[in-house]
Amino acid sequence: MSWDKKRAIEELAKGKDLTNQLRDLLNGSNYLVGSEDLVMKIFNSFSNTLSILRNSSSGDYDEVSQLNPRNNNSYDGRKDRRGCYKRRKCGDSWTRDTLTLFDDGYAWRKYGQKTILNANHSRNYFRCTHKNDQGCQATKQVQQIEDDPPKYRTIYYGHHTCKTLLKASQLILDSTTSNDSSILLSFTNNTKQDDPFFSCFPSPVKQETKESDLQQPASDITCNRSSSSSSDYLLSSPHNVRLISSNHNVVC
DNA sequence: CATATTTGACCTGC
DNA sequence: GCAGGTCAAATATG
Repeated sequence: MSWDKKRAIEELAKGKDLTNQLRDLLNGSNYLVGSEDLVMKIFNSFSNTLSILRNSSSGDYDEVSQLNPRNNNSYDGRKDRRGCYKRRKCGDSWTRDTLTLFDDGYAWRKYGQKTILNANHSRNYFRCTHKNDQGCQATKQVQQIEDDPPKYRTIYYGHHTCKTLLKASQLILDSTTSNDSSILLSFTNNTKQDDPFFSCFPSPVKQETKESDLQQPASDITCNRSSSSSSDYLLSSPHNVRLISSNHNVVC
């Protein structure tokens, strides 16, 4: 990486950090409606730029497997998957606990489901629909962690590098209920990496209110069936969203 | 028919 | 060896 680039990244990181501070400042008081929106946008801008710069100079954690997931010769079905994927050992992750399933505006595709030890409900694995066509690395895991009341935990991994935003529209935060601050976005400092939280959501996250679409198969979290432009989860209201931690994984 | 989901097998890290 | 993350064939859906 060139010196100039390094400097640029440092400066951007500083800007992002300052935005964080500003956000904390605003969060502590009854700030003007819309100010957080602005902060989010600024933060998002910093994060994305940082992400672009960093990715352009060094490969992502599993770029190899992404670019050539089957670089081994005779690939025929299930034989010899060795090295075909890299298990995510580190990197950015953000956890959100919600009381309802919600739509974060991106197109997710389910690729797995596992029963987890000592957990009542199985965990669902989603990747970005545009993983193949745009190489988007974002994934998420969704699991129901409580029964009564139902509580869902969504863990996001990686950045959305895809450009296809399905449901960009108004912001959740752009609410008339300004006293409702139940959306808690916690940007605990993570100075080593940029925090692509906002990259996980299209800057405006859509607020959906279609309870009927929340059809949940008796026992589990399952996304509603919808085609390519689908939303996996719909949030009945923004009230229940809570980002409980950021970057809880160890950063390598 | 194209795309999404299901689900058992496979793989990796601990 | 086990738990959990991912793959991909089979299947479902629109």
